[in-house]
Amino acid sequence: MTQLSLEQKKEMYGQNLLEWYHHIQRDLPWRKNHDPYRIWVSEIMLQQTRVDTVIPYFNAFISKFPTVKVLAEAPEEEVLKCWEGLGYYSRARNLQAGAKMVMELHHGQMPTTKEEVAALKGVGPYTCGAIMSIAYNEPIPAVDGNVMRVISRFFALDDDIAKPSTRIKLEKLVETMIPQGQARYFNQALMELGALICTPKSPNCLLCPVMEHCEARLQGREHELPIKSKAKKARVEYRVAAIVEGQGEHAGKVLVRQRPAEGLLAGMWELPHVLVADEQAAVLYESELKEQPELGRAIAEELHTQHGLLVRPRQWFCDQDHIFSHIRWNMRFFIADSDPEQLTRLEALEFGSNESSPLAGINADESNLQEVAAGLAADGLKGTPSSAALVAEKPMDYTANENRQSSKNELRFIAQKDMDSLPFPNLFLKILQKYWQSKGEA
DNA sequence: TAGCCGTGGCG
DNA sequence: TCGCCAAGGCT
Repeated sequence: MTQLSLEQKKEMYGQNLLEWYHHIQRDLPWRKNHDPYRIWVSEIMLQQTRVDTVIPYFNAFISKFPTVKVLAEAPEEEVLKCWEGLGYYSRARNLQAGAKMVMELHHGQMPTTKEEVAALKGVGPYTCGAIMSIAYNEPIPAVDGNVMRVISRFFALDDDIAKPSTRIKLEKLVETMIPQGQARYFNQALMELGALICTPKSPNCLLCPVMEHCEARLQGREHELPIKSKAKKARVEYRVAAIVEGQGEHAGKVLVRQRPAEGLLAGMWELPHVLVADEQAAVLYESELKEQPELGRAIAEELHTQHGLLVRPRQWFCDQDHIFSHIRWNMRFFIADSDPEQLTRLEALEFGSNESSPLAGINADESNLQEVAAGLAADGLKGTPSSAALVAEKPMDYTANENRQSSKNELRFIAQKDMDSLPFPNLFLKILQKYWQSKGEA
């Protein structure tokens, strides 16, 4: 067993890794050429996202937005639509903001210096290094999760790779490892090694091009490195949503709304829903009875106070869990009837009596949900919503969305075909597909 | 620094 | 079912 110096190890590492990479590298759409725009788009899409997932999105995106200019001038909703289902939607918004920066600051030509690239919206240390090295072959490290794992194992480093300071340290180390003139392939090879061989769970050391001098393997620690502190568990939220069916001119359509321009799922469309206080939700959700009147009342009240709409929850539709990185949504969906007159709370007050309200005269024998609707109408007349205690969330400012065309269209009745143009997060995509399918069968 | 920000696959 | 993980960045 030969002992190599640190410099000899680095030298050997580069040679073996590059030879291996040229032999096994995958044929990926963004490796067709070194067009910096394509590299940029691919690197943004690949953030926290698997290669197999990205491939079809990348091809569709490049077809629709083949140049920086086309992307910069596109409506944001079209960009989000192309990102639908990929997640982390601020990436798409930042990418387009970056494209606009390229148009304004660089005459539509992709910047070529490290500082200019790093200044683009949504481009951090990793993505900057990836673009500079892959597109321009500049010797700048691109340290992602793969590289941190691969390098931590090779040198048997005990640093916690969840800490930002560790990434800085590894960047300095990797920078000294880049073979002369080979930055483009070396950086990609490091990531390829992490993706194909030096995997998190069960590294395939026998196929590794640098196994002879990998300290983790020599010490039998390849399964315990790298060190990574655990992520916090996602908090649980119980939510009630409504599929409000339109009537009259909106017959056959469903009520959707656009989320605010900031925060979770920014700018995306959704079915209206509201957070339910934990204590109550625990009891109500565990009941055998799906159609809990209190839950129907909660979403009806939300639509009333938030959007001035009166709706009548009619029946339970389905329950659906959805897990984000940091939140778990336990959702219950109700089908609801919309009021044909689009009666507002204010107008309800002006009617002055139950008899003149479209929600009056409901046959209380039909279901307890209709009692809810009747109760809501009565609340409207009294001006004291009795289900307010259920709703555990401050109203979101849906009027603050800069993408809206007017102050009144945060809500919209849409037909199934309208979903082709509006971006929805996967959760609501699934529910709406299930809903349209149920209508088709009925 | 730590929390926010999606989604799907896998053991 | 559960936890971890995947070519991170922003605040």
